Amino acid sequence: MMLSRASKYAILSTLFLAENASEQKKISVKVIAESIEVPSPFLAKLFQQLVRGKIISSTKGPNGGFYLSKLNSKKTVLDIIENIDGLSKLNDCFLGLNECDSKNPCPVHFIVEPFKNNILGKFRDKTIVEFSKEITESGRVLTLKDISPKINKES
Amino acid sequence: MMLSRASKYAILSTLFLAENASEQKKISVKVIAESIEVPSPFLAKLFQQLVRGKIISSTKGPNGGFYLSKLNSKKTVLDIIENIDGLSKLNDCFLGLNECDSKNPCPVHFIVEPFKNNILGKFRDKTIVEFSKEITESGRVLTLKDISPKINKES
DNA sequence: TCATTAAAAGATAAAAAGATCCTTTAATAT
DNA sequence: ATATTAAAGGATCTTTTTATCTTTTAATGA
Repeated sequence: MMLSRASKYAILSTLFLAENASEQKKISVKVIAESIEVPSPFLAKLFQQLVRGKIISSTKGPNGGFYLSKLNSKKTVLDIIENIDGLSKLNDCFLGLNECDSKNPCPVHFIVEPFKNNILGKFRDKTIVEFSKEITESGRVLTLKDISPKINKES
Repeated sequence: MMLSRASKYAILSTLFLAENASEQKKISVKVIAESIEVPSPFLAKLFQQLVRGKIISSTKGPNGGFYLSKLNSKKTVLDIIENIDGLSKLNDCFLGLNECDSKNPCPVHFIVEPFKNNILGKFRDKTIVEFSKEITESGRVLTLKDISPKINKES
């Protein structure tokens, strides 16, 4: 029922690509990593995998980098999650029971289920580009700043 | 927005205690671990911590073991989660954004928020004993069987 | 064609989570 | 009192996740 950091990075970076890159204006890992503050070698690995999964595109060399092709932009956030984490993480029982369904529900099954359907629906039905539009329109900034090992804020 | 395996074990085991143990009939880690199929030395550690957190009780020696005192049984599932994982895991943004709230929402904020409130409410307002009653009444079996490293099922 | 650039690939390292083991402490039943 | 039992405490080990580093491959512009 939850995402790895890897998936989160992947989602945010791909949304960032949707907003800022194009076949004419590819973006390098370095730039993306700095923009949304994600560890760049780690992101590079994730992007390799997303490319293999045909969720994003890349070219090497000067002016190379990552972008979304026409085909890519039809992919959904769920495709990203599936590619990085697999779907089980989203589908597994919240309490970890191995067989939890409406016939044999865990104590929180009927709370979790509607939410799961709701969020899965959103991830499955909205393309990455549609998602990204929503963000641009609402003026949302995609950055992680200190998601990671909680840095001391007093300085 | 999700629980560690440790928290899940802790919740299930404590619910198991509520159902099956009493001050007169304490239960050992070994028995619990076997009953709900959780690694017993790991559970032992978790229980140490829950005892320190005054969420469950224990006595050593013959006929010793774990149980819920009057006071313990008023604790909630949220207390368990807080004790093991801390609350941040439940409260953090689903996409990992560091500052995500209704004023500055992530793309899934308004889907996740109602769910979070709902499930947090349930975890906070229902005591462990109330929770456990619900389970007994619905005939639910609390066991994890193969939550763990996905064992090959063809044999 | 050749230097440059940026991704791909692969190997490795560090941190966190999960799990185990061994020794010590305390309760109790005999 | 003492042997026994079961938790507490502490050290250690394994696996998974996260992160980094180095070398290779491919694209491009000069």
